[in-house]
Amino acid sequence: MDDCLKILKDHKFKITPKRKAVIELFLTSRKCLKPYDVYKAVRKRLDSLGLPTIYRILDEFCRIGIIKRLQSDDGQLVYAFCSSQKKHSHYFVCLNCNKVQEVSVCNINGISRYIEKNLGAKVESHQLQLEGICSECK
Amino acid sequence: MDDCLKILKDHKFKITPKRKAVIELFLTSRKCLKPYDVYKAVRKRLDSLGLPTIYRILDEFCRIGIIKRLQSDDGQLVYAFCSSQKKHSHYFVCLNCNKVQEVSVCNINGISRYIEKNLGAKVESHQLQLEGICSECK
DNA sequence: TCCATAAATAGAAATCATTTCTGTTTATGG
DNA sequence: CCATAAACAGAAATGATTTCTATTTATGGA
Repeated sequence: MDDCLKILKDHKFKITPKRKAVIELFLTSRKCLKPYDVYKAVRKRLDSLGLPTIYRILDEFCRIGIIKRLQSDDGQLVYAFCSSQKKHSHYFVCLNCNKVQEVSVCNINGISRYIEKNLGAKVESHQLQLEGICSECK
Repeated sequence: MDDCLKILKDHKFKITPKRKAVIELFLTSRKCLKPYDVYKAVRKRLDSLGLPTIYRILDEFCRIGIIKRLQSDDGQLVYAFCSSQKKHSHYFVCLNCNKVQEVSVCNINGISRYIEKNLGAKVESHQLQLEGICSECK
């Protein structure tokens, strides 16, 4: 949590109850959440809350790297806590409980080299999303 | 093109001018396209066309594997021609021209094994999206 | 601690992507 | 050709996301 607050401060964002509540939610749930999911969960703990606020906070958090926007099947925006850098992310999403776990190991370099060699392209970033069933859901 | 028409027939879909035009577009452009992009492009060549038709066709084509829904930064639906199977896809997207190229090489097995061993999870599918600048745009 | 100020917010309203619905048209097998 | 189910256009509805405006609040400095 403190790490996240530090990121906020570093980017001159104010520490507000809404922002703290959103961080708290992501830290404790560790799941892929849609904006409305976040809204519902956070609204329970606060007296007033607007959905646009959630959209704005999620967008800000994405920009400064507190959370990450992930691929969703249905095209809706989906976010998850993610400590890794922007240019290089691997995460495992449980198809059952929606929990997201980051994967630190990376052997993408081989693929990047392959692409740079065979397609003649320059690889700037990559995102690997693995899906399956997590240990708890098995 | 014939491959795609065969897929349509195999799935009992009718070969209509709209569907052919959409296939044609994806085959020739090879780019990530949003539904409205497809609509604009296809409308030029046909006398009448409704946007819902495009949405339906894109959805059908996705289901039968002619195209694939890719990750877009802004959460909008984005599609590209993709011959690979559903469970296993790697593509390189040019950040400049938006062209999509499939990458056949795969060394994800190592990561999958890592996940299955360390997270105790079962990996069902994965999607690797690499981004950068393609040879033509360099 | 208090104050000034810019940032953050709620709530209403607008926008825009996507889907649904209905009546008409069309591809296709017989 | 014809019958039929599938495909379609166009209008309308839906629902996610964004914009706008007036109000509230966090924060750095007195």
